[in-house]
This record gives sequence, structure tokens and C-alpha cells, in this order.
Amino acid sequence: MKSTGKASKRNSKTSVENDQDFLVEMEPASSDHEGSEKSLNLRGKRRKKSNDNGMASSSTRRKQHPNAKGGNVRRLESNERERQRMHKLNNAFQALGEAIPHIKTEKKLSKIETLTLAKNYIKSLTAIILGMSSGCLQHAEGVESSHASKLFEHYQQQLEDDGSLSDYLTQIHSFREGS
DNA sequence: TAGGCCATCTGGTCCT
DNA sequence: AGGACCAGATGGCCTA
Repeated sequence: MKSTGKASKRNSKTSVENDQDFLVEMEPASSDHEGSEKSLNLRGKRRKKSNDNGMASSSTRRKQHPNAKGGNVRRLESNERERQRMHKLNNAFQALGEAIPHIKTEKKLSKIETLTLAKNYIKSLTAIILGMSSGCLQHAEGVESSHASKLFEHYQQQLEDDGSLSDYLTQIHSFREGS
């Protein structure tokens, strides 16, 4: 995994280089590689020109070359689709983060923070709703009230088990303090 | 400078 | 068959 450390990263080729190797090896039909050019432009945001030494440790990952003619084009198209998919995923993360109230930090929430806060926010809302419905139904007779109270008891037990509600409130507080 | 987080590439697998 | 999804790998940026 990433635990190999930064130093080891320096010894391996970048993906851009892999692309270039790939294009050379696959003898692409067209010289302009509109797909790759597009990709490289997009990459320009974060991905920079590769460094020097090419201990091709990453080359072991590419176990096989596409054997069909135009396979490189398919790969580049696939890369583009994957980028778009990840962009959609990131947009969804952002929307989710914006849906969590009282999080007005200037610092952008990380993905794990977004997921954790969202989970705990949902749990806290559920607790509130269940608490309200339980209170409303306290005076009512019948099955529904017993279901509601059982549900509420179950949820209370869950909260006690993992402390999600208090976690959420603590996180809200800490994020506010941290900003 | 180390570590966290991220974007991207890539090959494998699943699904339609 | 081809696209979607997933996880691993890797390099860049940022911050403490």
C-alpha cells in the first residue's frame, strides 16, 4: 500500500511515463492521441512532469499489453471514463458535505470526515425522530406504540454502543474549534 | 521532512 | 463485448 513511503515513490515511473511507454509500445495508429492529450491536459492540474530514474517497479503492475489493435485508444477512453466517474463521486462528496448543517469551516472536509459526519448526523436525526414519535405515541394504545418504543430502545442501545451521537456533537465542536 | 489527502492510471472483476 | 466499479500503486500538494 502507501506504507512504502515517499522515498520509494521517487524510484518508480509516473503514470504519465507509463502512458508514454504504453503508447510507444503499442505503436498507436494516430499520432495526435486526442484521448491522451486530453488526459494530459486534465492531469495538468495535479500531475506534473515525471522525474528522472525509471526503476520500473510499477511496470510489474501492467501485466499485459492490450493485444487488440487500438487497444491503447480503449485504455485512454477508459481512463477518461474513470476520471469522469471520480469527478462525479467527488461532486457527490461535496454535495453531501454541504448537506450537513452547521459545518461552516473554511477548511474543506476530507472524504472520511464527510462520511463520518454524515453518518453521525443521520444517526442523530434518527434519534430525534424516534424520540419524538415515541413521545407522541406514549399515550396511544396498541401495536404501533410498542414498535416505536422498541425501535427507540434499540436505537438508544446502538447509540450507547458506539457513541455516535456524542461523537457527532464532539466532532461538530472540534471542527468549529479547529477552523 | 514526514504524513495525510488527493488525482490519476491501471488491471481485474462484475454487470448489462 | 464493453462499460461500470473497485482496489492497488504512485506522485504531487499541503501542513504541522
